[in-house]
Amino acid sequence: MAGRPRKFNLEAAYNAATDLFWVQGYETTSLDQLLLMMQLSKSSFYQTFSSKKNLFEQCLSRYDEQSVVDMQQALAGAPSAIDFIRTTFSQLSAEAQRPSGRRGCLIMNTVVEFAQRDIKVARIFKRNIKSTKKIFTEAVTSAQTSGEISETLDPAIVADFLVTTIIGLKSQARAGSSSKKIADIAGLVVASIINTTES
Amino acid sequence: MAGRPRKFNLEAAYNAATDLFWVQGYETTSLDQLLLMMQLSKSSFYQTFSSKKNLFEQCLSRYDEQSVVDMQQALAGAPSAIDFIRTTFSQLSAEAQRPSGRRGCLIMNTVVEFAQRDIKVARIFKRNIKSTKKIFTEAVTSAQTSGEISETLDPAIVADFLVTTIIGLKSQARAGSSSKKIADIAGLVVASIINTTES
DNA sequence: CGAATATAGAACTGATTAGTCCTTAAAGCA
DNA sequence: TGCTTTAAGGACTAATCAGTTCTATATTCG
Repeated sequence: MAGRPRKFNLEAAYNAATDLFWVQGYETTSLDQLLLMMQLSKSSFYQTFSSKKNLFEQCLSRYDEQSVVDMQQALAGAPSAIDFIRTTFSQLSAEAQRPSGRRGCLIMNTVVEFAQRDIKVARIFKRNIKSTKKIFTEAVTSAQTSGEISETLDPAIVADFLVTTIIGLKSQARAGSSSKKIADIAGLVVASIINTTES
Repeated sequence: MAGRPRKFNLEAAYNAATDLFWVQGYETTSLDQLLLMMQLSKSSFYQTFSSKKNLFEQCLSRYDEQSVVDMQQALAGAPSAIDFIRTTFSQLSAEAQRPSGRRGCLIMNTVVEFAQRDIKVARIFKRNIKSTKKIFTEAVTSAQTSGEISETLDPAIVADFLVTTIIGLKSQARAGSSSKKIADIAGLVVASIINTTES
């Protein structure tokens, strides 16, 4: 059955590729750059990943799954639901502080790059937004039960609102806004859902 | 002195190019596509615009200036400052309704595409964010004077917050979120700055 | 008329792109 | 020892890219 085992680390290769795509986008990243960062020969690359496009879709899918798992764990491990929300937002400004963190969100970046042109990409995006929203809906509902968020608010809409501002904040972080500014905005967002009632 | 006058419409050519860049991004838009949409020969193109990159920067700059003028006029012509804010947000969902409106914001799309790679692009972006924020700061201050927004809020932070959510909403509109969803979020955003006081 | 500028079109360069193909060597297992 | 798979590397293709150069024609003003 088995032949010579794979010499390079598949996981590491995926991570290197994801990093490149994340920083540069899909179109801008050339095959040569990928081979260099992934430490692969062209032959191994095509044997393993078939094509640049295919590799990209796999990277995107892996990123999506990982980000959802991360959020689920963060919510499960948080002292309270509102604490999870607060932490998520304060992490946004922490990320903006280190220059390496200025890459926004791979999913959102990709959506902007591909817009309506790519069905698979659109599907991954919608799945990610749905998962993210679901987690925040849970968090909001939980925070309403414990009285930290007003029960007159629709959890689904609040979750949408939070996801929206996260997207906006990540875009600004990528573009170079200061982490203080992002922290200020994040603070206002969290404060606004604690005290507000629907009109 | 003078020779043969320009036959094609410069304004129309710029608009056609901007439209293409807006929908497709810079890298994805080829010179051939530009020539086709701008109805120009290659000779005329290079004589008038020097290069693809140069044309793009001009399109971006023109878009920036136009969007600022549009907002200024909207604020000046609005019945009240809070009305301007409300209208701005409700327009976001109206744009998401027509498929042609699913293009987000040219400036933000470009920032995501070029990230930290291009100084000129970064400069135009920061100018645009600054102008936009200034207008919203004015609007918030004015709304505070007339009592529609609490005076305990820092107008600068509220303006940042509004700009952030606009970015987030435009990204979602581009990605294909329903206009109802966008309208819901927009409503919550406006409601949150009317009733909230800082913690 | 003549200087100046704009038009279209075609031919072309040089670089880069993703992707294929083939050869040779290495490493696993039966 | 065979069989299978992986790997490295180089040669190659076919397409596309932005940009240049040239010729020929058109149009304006002085």
